[in-house]
This record gives sequence, structure tokens and C-alpha cells, in this order.
Amino acid sequence: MGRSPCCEKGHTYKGSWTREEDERLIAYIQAHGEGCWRSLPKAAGLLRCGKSCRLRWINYLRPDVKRGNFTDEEDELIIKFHSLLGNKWSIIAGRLPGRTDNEIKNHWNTHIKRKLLSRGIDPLTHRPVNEQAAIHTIDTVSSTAVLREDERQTNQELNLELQISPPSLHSHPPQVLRKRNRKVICFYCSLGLRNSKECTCEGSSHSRSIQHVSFCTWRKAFQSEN
DNA sequence: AATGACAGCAACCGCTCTGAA
DNA sequence: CTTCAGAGCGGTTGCTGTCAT
Repeated sequence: MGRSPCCEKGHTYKGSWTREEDERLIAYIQAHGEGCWRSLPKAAGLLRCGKSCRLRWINYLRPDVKRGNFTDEEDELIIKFHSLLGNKWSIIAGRLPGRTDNEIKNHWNTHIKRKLLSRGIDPLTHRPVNEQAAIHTIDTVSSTAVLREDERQTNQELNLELQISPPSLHSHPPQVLRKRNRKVICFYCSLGLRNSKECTCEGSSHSRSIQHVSFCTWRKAFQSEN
């Protein structure tokens, strides 16, 4: 039995919140407090999903939410907590007054990851990148050591093949090859063979980039008209 | 000026957790 | 113990601004 949806999708808005919606939500919560998010939209006269209301309140409208850039001290705290806790954004947020899990997660993905990489530190393990390479080599050697000789030969051949083969979408988790989840293109497309029958791009990737480009074009045309 | 690429952030989606019945 | 609904979390996506070519 499937779970009932948190809202009737046909009767709710999606996308950015309007000023009026924000005001309605703030007014309702100020009057009644944070209660049942499922019933809140109806009670507040909002055509939104309860989850959406909760997110909007917690991440943006709550009075104690601190807006603005992260300080270096906050960055260092996030790095420290992440090294201890991993991607437990809500717990990390709990230790940074005024910051939300979503905000910290975004900040991590857009700033801190790069900051650590520029320091030569792997953001996943918080170890020096060189050390990671060394550990990986040791792991590979030690695991291979237990293989029989014929298995070892096969393994070596496979390793060699992997090293010289073109990047494959299927040999990595999708997020590894996605560049900020944009432009997910296969090897053939990267060579300019977009319409090739070997193309393995997800259907949405072309349409997404095309959609984005056409929208930018439209927007700029619109801006220039005004 | 036009176009494309990238960055940043708000919001959504789907899953898990938790507690009540 | 099982089932279910609601809340919460983390990953992902979409939109928009800005910069480079």
C-alpha cells in the first residue's frame, strides 16, 4: 500500500513564494504557532503543500534566521563539524545559531568544497588528497594480493582498460560525473556527436541545456526590449 | 550586443524516522 | 508487533544573476 501524498498536487502551487504567500504564512504562524504542517496550508489559506510551507518557514521566514555571508569562523566550524559528523546538515545547523541546514548544505556544496580542494584536502574524508591516492593504492594492492594468480591477471587487465577508456557514465555514480547537475553529456556528445546513435545521454540533459539556453536568450531579449 | 558557461540559492522530491493507534 | 500518517532530512533540480568570450 502506497503512502498517501502529503498534498493534493493538482491543487497546490509550486515554485517561488510570493510576498503575499509569505505574509500569510508569517501571520498564521505568529497567530497559531508552528503546528500541524499538513493542515496548515488550508488553515492559512495557502495553496501550498505542507512540506513547502515548513521549508519556507524554517529556511527563510523564521525570525531568527541569519541572512548574509558566512564568516571565516563559521566556515571553519562547518568544516570541523562535517569532519566529525559527515553530511548531517541538520545537526551541524543546530550548532550554528541562525543558520539552516539547507543554507549550510548549499554553502558547503558551492564554497567550502572548493575551499578544501584548493587546500589539497578531500572534502569527503578531510584527508590530504595525496594521502587519499596513497591509501587507494595500498587498498588496491592489498585486496589484489588475496586473489588467485589468474584472477589477478584478469584484474590487472581490467584496471588497465579502465585507465585508458573514455569516461563512462555507467562506471561512476551519476553525481560524480555531473557538473553541478548540469550538462550531463555522454562521451560522444563531448566529441560533438550529439545526434550519434551511440549517444547515451539522458533524454532530459539535452532538453535541459537547450531549455536553459533558450530561456536565457528570451530573457535577454526581453530585458533589452525594456 | 549577443551568447554561452558557470555560480549561487531557493525549492522540490523521495526516502527514512518516529510516534500513535 | 504491525500499520500508518506526519515530520524531518539529504540529495537533486530549477531559476536567475554575473562574468567571459
